[in-house]
Amino acid sequence: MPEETTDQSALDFLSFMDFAVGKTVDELPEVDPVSMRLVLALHRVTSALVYDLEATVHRPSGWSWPGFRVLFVLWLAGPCEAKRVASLSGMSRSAVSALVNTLERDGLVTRRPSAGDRRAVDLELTDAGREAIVSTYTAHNKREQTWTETLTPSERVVLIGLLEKMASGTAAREAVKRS
Amino acid sequence: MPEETTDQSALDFLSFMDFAVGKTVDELPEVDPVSMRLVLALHRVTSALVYDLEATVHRPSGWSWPGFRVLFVLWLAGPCEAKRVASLSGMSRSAVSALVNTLERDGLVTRRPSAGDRRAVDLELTDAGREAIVSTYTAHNKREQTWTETLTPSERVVLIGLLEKMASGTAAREAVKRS
DNA sequence: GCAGGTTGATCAATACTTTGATTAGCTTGT
DNA sequence: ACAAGCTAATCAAAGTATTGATCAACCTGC
Repeated sequence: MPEETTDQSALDFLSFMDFAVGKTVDELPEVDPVSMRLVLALHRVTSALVYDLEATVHRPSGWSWPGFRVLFVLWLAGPCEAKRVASLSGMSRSAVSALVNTLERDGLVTRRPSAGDRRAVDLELTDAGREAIVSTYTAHNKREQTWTETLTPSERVVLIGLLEKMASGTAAREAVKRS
Repeated sequence: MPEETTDQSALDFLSFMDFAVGKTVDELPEVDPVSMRLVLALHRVTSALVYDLEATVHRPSGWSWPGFRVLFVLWLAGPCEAKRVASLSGMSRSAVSALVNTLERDGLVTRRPSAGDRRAVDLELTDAGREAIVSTYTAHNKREQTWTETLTPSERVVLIGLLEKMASGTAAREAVKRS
């Protein structure tokens, strides 16, 4: 078992990426290897990070990262309309609505018809929600620090700069917006 | 309508991040603002990118990015066991299994009991699958290029380098692995 | 004032992912 | 040779996400 398995996993993610880029440019000459590699790397790092944070921090606490994001926005912005939570968290209104079902059931958030607009719903953290945010975010960030420590302090700054540049670039601005 | 909406979305993602980092370090002194910002930026860019690619390339073709990843691995590696597809694509075996249900139904992939191991299943692209991959990936990469063009050529290289460094760093290696 | 259009939230259907359980087949140690 | 354990795939249940439809409320213009 060791022999064959080793051979195969040697052609693992990193090396597989080289292979993938090579073969793809061979067969599809229009493909740009740099952007292919950039997006692959971005996607891979982020999914590994998200998965790790969910698995080590959020699921053990009994919540999810998406739920946490909603709580986090409410913690930062104070009680506010669902609509606003969606736009600040970058989620769709439907997603927030579905998520709040769970959060409300778990007693972390309360839903109340808005004063001004009778269509709208105001969301507010409960005490349990506030507590959850504080303790969870501390653990969350501790884990983020572990990931970040791989880079030198100046590399971190450079990386943040490049990501924020991409985030405010043309493609991002013209990108289809979530409903 | 313009007035108020503009005010609110001015406190949009970018500016909200500044506000979030500020308020959080105030209230939770243990939190490291750099890693907070790094992970937020990473997550935000990647979700916007993934969402945009799904919305502009994959959904219009009638498929999803995850499904596409499975096809892509099969295209690159040739017919192989489901297990191998999972490890090369970074997905769990369950996820591949579920995904192949859809792909098989749509006639893009065939499932066949493996020759050597009667538990295992061999996956293989159909002609339709091969065609789908080629045309879809060309469009996919065209869109990737649009995103990448925000950065200068040397910035792209730096970014790839930093992401790959993070991907092979300590945290990534010790990260919980998908089952 | 009221009709027509827009917007906020929710629901319905579908898809993808996760964990945990199940089934079946391989493998190892005695 | 056979029991015990491991591994491959799948299933089941729950959660999160999407689009598109629905319904109610707001707002605008006639």
